[in-house]
Amino acid sequence: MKTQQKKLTRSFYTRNVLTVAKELLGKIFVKVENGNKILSGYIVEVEAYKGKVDQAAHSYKGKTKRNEVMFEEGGHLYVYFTYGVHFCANVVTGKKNEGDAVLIRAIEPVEGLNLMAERRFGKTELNEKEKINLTNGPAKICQAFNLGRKENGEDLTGGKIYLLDRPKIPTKEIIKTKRIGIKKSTGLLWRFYIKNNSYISKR
DNA sequence: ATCAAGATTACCT
DNA sequence: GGTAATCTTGATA
Repeated sequence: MKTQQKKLTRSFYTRNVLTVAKELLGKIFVKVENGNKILSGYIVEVEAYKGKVDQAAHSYKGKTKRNEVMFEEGGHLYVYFTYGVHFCANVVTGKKNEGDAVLIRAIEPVEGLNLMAERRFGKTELNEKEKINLTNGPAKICQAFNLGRKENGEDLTGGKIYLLDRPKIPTKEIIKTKRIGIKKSTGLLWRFYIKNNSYISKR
C-alpha cells in the first residue's frame, strides 16, 4: 500500500480549524456505497467556520439540534439542509465541543464520474461544461456524492466516508479570500482554494 | 403558532 | 446581473 494514500486518522482532524482547512486541499474525499461502489475526488476549495468567534458559523450561538454534530470531536461529517433545496457537507475539526468545521466547497472528481453524472444531470454523456459543473459547489458535491441526512454525523475514521492522504499543497499555490454567501463576519479571509484549478466554484 | 432567514443553484433577461 | 425554488430550524409571542 502506498503511504501517500493512507486514510487520514483522528489526529489530522483534531487540530486548529484553519490549519486543517488548508491541509484538506488536495486530499481525496472517498465515499463507499453498498460496500463496493466508490466515488472519489480531490478537495480543491474549502471554507473554515470557527464557532466561538465567527458569527457566520452555525455553531456561534451554541449547540442546537441542527448543529450538534459540529460539537463532536474532529473527524466527523456535518451535513446540513438549507434553502429548502440543498445539502452542504463539512468536516468537523478540533476537540469535542469546539464547534469548528470546514465546508467542502468544490471537488475535482476522480472515480465514479458516471454515477455522479447520473445524479446531477440524469445522464452519463457529459460535455466539457457539464463535466466541470459536476462538483464545483457545496450543494453540487452533496448531490453527486448523495450526501444527506443519513450521512450527517458519519465518522470519517470509519469505512464508509473517509479522506486519503496526499502531499500538502504548497502555501504559494493556495489562494485565500473572503467566504461566499454569508452576511456576518465577512472580513475573515477563511476561504481557501488551489490556484489554477478548474473546478473552483467562484473566482 | 407564527415567521424570517438561510455557508445555494439553475434559469432567466 | 436578478431571482424563484422550497423547507427546516430557531427565535419570539
